[in-house]
Amino acid sequence: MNKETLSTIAKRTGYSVTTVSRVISGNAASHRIPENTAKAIMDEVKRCNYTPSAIAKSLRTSKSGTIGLILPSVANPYFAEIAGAVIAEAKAKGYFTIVLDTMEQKKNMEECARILYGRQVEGMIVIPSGDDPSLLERLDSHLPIVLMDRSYDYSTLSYVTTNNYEGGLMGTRLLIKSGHTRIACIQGEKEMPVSERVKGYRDAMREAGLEENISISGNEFSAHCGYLETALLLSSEDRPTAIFALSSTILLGAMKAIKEHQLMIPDDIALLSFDDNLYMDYTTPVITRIRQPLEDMAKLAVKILFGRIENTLTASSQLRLSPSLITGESHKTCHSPTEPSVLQGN
Amino acid sequence: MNKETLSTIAKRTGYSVTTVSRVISGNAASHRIPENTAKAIMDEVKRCNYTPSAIAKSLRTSKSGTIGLILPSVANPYFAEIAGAVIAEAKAKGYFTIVLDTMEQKKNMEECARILYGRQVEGMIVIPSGDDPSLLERLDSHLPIVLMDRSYDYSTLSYVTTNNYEGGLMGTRLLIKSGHTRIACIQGEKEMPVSERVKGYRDAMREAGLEENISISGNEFSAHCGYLETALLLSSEDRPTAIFALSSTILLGAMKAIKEHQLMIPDDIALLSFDDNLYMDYTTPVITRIRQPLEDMAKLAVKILFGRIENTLTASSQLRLSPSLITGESHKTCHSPTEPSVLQGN
DNA sequence: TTATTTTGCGATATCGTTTGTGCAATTGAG
DNA sequence: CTCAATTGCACAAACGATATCGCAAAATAA
Repeated sequence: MNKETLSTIAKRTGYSVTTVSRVISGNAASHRIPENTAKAIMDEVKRCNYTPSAIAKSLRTSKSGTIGLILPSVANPYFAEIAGAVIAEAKAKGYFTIVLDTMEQKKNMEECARILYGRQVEGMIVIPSGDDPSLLERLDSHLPIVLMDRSYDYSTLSYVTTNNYEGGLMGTRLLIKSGHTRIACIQGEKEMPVSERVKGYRDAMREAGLEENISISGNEFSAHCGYLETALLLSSEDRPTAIFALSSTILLGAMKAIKEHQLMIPDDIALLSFDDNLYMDYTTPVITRIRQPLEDMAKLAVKILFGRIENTLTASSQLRLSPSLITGESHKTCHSPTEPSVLQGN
Repeated sequence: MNKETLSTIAKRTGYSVTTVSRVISGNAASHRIPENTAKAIMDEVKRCNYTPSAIAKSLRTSKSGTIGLILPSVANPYFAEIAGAVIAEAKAKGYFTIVLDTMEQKKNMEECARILYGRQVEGMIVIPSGDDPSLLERLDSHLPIVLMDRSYDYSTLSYVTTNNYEGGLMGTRLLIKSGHTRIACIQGEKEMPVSERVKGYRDAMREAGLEENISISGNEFSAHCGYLETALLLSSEDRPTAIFALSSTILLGAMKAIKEHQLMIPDDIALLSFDDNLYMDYTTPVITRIRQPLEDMAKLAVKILFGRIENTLTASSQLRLSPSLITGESHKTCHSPTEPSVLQGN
C-alpha cells in the first residue's frame, strides 16, 4: 500500500480530483454531487485507508487547524497541568496543539515562536521567559499571541495570569489574622510572577505594622532552596512563627527542614504555600495554600486566542484572575489564636 | 510588513527564487554561489525578517523535522516527565515534537495517530491506550512507531517499557526480606503495565510461601482508591504489616488512611510505592520506592525511533528496562527484623 | 421545437518551497 | 584567437490539496 493522494483515488474511481476533494472535505452537497457518486468515492477512501495531507491543505488554505503552546518546561507539573488544560480547550474548538518546551531560556523561546510561525499555526499561547517582549510583539502583528501565567510590564500583548499580588496579600493577611506576627516569606526566584507575590506580602505586613522577613536564595523554585532557607530561619534568634512558601517545591523543602528541627506544624511553626498539588491534601497536617485558577486561566487564554483568530475580538485583553484559598490546618497558630471560629469557616 | 516568501525576496534582491532558496537553506556553497551574492540575500532576509514556510518545505521534501508524541494525559506528572524527556532528546537531534493528549481513550489515540500521519511526522512515540494494536501496526508500515511505557501482547511493534514484573518482584522481595509476612498489594487499575507488577508480587509471595492479598478497586490510579482500599485493609482482622502501593497516587491515599487510623509508618505498618516523585523524599518517613527509569526510556525510545527513521535499524526492538530501588525508611519492620544490617546497606 | 435552467462534473491555477536540467557568460589553456 | 572548462544563475516541474471558472448534457419551460 503506497502513498494515497486525491489523484490516485480519482484515477481509481474514475472521477476527477476536484470531485474527490469536494466529497472528502464534506462539500459534496454544496456542489450538487449526487449521493451515489459521493458514496462510491467514500467507499474507496475507506477501502484504501486514505488520510488527507494536512500539510498540503494548510499550504493551500493557509489554515492549519493548529495552535502553538510555548512553555518553560513540560516536565514541571505546574506547567504540565496548564498544558493539559490548553490542549483540552483547543481540542474542544477543533484545533490541536503543538507543545514546545523552551527549557526556561529566552533564546529557545524565540526559536520556538519562529518555528511555530513557520508551521502556520493560527495562534499561540506563550508562557514567556526573559523580559524582552519585542519579538513576540512583532509576531503578534501577524498572528494572535496570548501570554499565560506570566506577563511583561509595559507591553500591549494580551495575557491571562493569576493576580499574584492578591495571592501574596491574601495569604499574608490570613497568617496575620491567625495571630502570627513574625512571618517569613521564602521567595525562591526573583522574577516576574513571584515578585508580585512578594509585593502582596510586603503590603500586608506593612498595613499590619509588622516587620518583613523575606528570604531569597538561588534563583529557582527548588525544594533544596526551600530547605536551606527554612533551616536558616529556624535557627535564628527569634525564629518566625509562620512561613509563607511562594511555591509548592519550596514548601517541600521547608517541611523537611521543619521536621529535622523536630518542630510540629502548625503548633511550633505554621506553613502556607502558593500553588496547589495533590500531595498537599495528604500531608499531616493538610497544607493551607493559595491555589491559582489554572483551568480558568487556560479556558480564558484559549477563548481570547480564538476571539482574535476569528476576529471577533480586536482589542488586547489583559486579565488577572483571583487565586483562591484552600484552607487546611497548617496555617493556624497556638500562640495567640484570634477569632478561631472565623478561621475555621474560611 | 506583509507575508514574505522566497519570491518577494528574489524580486527585491534581483536574483531568482532558486538562488535565494539555495542561499537560505545553506546550500550556497555546493551550487557555486559567490559570497557577495549570498551576503546580499542574507542581508535582505534579515532585514525583512523572513521565516521560511516549513509547511511548503515539508510538502516538497516530505520531511517535516517533526516527530509525534501521543500520551494519555499530559497533566499527569508521570507522563509529563516522559514528555519533557522525549522533547529534549528529539530537540537534541534537531527535531521537534508535537504532543497530543488522548485523555486515555483509544478512540482519541487513533485519531491522534491519523492526525500526525497527515501532518507528515517522520515518526511517532506512543503511550498506547486500549488493547488493540491494529491501527498502529498498519501505520507502522508507513512510518516508524515506537511504544513507550506500555506495550501490547503479541504485537511486533517496537517498545521500551519498564520491566514491571521485575519491579513487582523486587519490591515484594524487599518487604519479605525485611521480615514482613502479611503483605498486601493495592493495584488500582487492572490493565497492562500494572498487571505485570502484580505478577511480580504474586511470584515473590509464592516463592516465599506467603499468602497473597491483592486489592483492586475502581480502575484508576486515584488517591481516593488507595485511601479506600487501605482503610479496608487496616480494619481487617489480621491486618497486613506492609502495603505495596502500585502507584504514587495510591500511596498518597494509603498514607492518609494510615494517618487516620493513627498508625505509624513503618512501625505499625510498612509502605512501599511504585514510581518516584519529588514529595517522597520529603515525607516522614522518606518513602521507599521502585523508580522507573524514565530518562533512559525516553532516550532509548527516541534512539530507536531515529534508528528507524534513518533506516539504520530495521528489526523491531522490544526493550524492558529494569527499575531501581530507592531506599527510604518506610519499608522497614519492627515486628521481626531479619538481617537488619543488610537492609540498612541496601 | 427552441430557449433556458439545472445537474454533474472537470481543467487549471495556486499555495511556497526544492531540485534537476540547462545555458549564457567568463575564464583559462593551447 | 579558438575551444573547452568553469562560473553564476534561472526555468520549470513537482509536492497534494483547494478554489475559481467553465462547460457539456439533461431537464424543464415556453
